[in-house]
Amino acid sequence: MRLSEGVEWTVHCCTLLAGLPPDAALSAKKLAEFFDVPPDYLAKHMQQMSKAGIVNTKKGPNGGYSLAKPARDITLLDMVEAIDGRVCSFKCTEIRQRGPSGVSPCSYKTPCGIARAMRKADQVWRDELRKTTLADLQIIGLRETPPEQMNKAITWLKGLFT
Amino acid sequence: MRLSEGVEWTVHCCTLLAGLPPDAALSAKKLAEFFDVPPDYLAKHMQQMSKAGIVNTKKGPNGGYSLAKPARDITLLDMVEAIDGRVCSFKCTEIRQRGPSGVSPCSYKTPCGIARAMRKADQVWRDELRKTTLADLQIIGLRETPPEQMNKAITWLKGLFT
DNA sequence: TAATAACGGATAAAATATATCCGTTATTAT
DNA sequence: ATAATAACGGATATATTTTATCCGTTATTA
Ligand code: SF4
Ligand code: SF4
Repeated sequence: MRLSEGVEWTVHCCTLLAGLPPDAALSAKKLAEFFDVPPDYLAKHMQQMSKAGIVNTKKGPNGGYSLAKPARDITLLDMVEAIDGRVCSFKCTEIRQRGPSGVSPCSYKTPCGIARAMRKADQVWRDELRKTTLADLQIIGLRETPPEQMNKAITWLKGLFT
Repeated sequence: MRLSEGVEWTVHCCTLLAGLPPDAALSAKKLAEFFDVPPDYLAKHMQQMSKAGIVNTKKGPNGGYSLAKPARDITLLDMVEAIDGRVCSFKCTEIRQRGPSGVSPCSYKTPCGIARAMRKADQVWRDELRKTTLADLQIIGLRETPPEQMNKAITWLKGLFT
């Protein structure tokens, strides 16, 4: 019951992209360098973000990833689901149909109470994640990032776009 | 991001135990037979339920598992946490401390906005699971289980306690 | 006293998550 | 034009976690 590491990586990448000047893009390689994570693996994750319509991509020199829409239109749920999918965390294997009391599958028209409660909980989890947007995270980041780190990051970014 | 199968198994086991006559117990072997799951593995899970204080155990012939408290005092969350633990599904690896913009760890006193939003979502998920009790599941089961299956189950159980 | 059953520890097997590699295509700076 | 860059997809490889089994011990009871 754990979200993949890729979620943390890509959400961080998006907050970084959100702070970039318009038209600027960052390659998977550069993003990986910034966060010190495996470049090839991060690239795979960013491709999922691309398929989910969260980021745009541009091939060739000076290409890379940029946000596909305004930060306030990208929710935390969007990013989580792009990496970890949309299936409910509870997987029902229909064990009620097995064993000495099992009856024919067609007797079960609806998921049982257990599955329903689990799905409801999954739903409120997703609803909560939908409440936070990338813009929110960006604002929190701007407010809470230590000045020293902010300077370092700006310096590093400037070195790229010159 | 998936709950272990053990959750489905043990919740089902608890609903079965909830329907048993007082003082009756069912062994892991019998429970496994009823649900057609691997006996040894289910036994491991039931031991976790025991450690969590959800079921009582009795050794020796006619021993086995029984509920440790009234069904209405056992929540779905209790059972989920007994098997899958209490740690938040989002694991923060503190990548903000790494890479060219990283600064000393002591600069970060609080978890960032991403981690906070994730934990909040995890919290509402658990809160929702806490709303459903084993008694609720039992009632739903009694109402929705096909009569044919109910009869089979009762017959099977009767065969054990004679 | 023999059978039963929980318990804990040690593996073993299977499945999934993490990570790397490579060839292809598109793009751009030179 | 050409060389370098970068996303993309597919094919692995490696590590970790989940699932499953096995065994010796202790407690209980018929
Ligand atoms: S009874 Fe509910 S949880 Fe159990 S197998 Fe059926 S749908 Fe799944
Ligand atoms: S910034 Fe937040 S999510 Fe990222 S590593 Fe730090 S606490 Fe974790």
